[in-house]
Amino acid sequence: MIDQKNPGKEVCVDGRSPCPVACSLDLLGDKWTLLVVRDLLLGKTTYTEFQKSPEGIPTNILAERLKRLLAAGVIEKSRYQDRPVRYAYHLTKKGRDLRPVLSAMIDWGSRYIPGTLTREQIEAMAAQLSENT
Amino acid sequence: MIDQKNPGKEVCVDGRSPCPVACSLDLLGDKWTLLVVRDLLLGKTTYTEFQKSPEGIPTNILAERLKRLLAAGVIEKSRYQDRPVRYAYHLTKKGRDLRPVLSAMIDWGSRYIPGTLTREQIEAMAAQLSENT
DNA sequence: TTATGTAACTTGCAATAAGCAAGTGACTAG
DNA sequence: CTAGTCACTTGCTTATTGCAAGTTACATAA
Repeated sequence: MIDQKNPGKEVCVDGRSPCPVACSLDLLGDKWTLLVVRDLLLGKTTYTEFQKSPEGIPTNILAERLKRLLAAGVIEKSRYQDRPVRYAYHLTKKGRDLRPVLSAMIDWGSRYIPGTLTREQIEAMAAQLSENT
Repeated sequence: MIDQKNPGKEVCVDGRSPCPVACSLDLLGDKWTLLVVRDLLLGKTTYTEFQKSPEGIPTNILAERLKRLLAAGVIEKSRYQDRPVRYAYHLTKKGRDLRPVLSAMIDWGSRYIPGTLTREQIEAMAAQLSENT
């Protein structure tokens, strides 16, 4: 995603500005993308697991977001089984490094939006998910 | 934005789930909202200043986002001058507490999106903006 | 005093994206 | 050979974006 032809004036391709926030939002700025990243950080790996999350992401949108994250190098896809074919998605380093963003959102949301789970409750759920592996 | 009628089952109104990330994204999950917050953190206060930002937010979208942030208690609006009428927007504590989210995005974006400004360059710009006050 | 300009929006409309339901293809288990 | 699961794709309706132009209130310059 680099402007290879303009080494002097490198701006992220399709970037609205040289602002890292604006360019991050070009990839992550919607209601679903960061929820997929959240699920991956919680240890979920398959298409069906993402679909089962309580927010109920529409299947066509999930497919499109996975493609975008793949193209951006945030996740990688592997066939972990043939017959029947099964795929697993995992975060790359670039993807794992989004954890501070999600973390800050958890802190803010749990503090200011009543009825949302706290970091502690979420970490307990994450621990439970890891158990079932 | 609290479900006042269901004290036992408080979930953020219109929240897709009790997840603080999901509910935060209901408010902030688009390409523009966090850019307005960014501008406010940089010290910008007026409608016209937001419009002048390099990303070029469409004016109808700016107006709608300001209304939403106002309704959510993230910002407040004040008439700082009559004849001619002029308005200033400022972050509330709830809004200022979004700084860690933006901060994490700056770190991630400047690291992984080539051509974007670093935190240091942005802080230099912010200092320059404060000067002109 | 008409003319131009600025701030803060609003309105109308075409284009893009989201959301829903249903369908597909590969394979498996009964 | 029927039903079921996984990982998607397709079609279509509705909602949101983005662009241009218009509006209201005032202010300044000619």
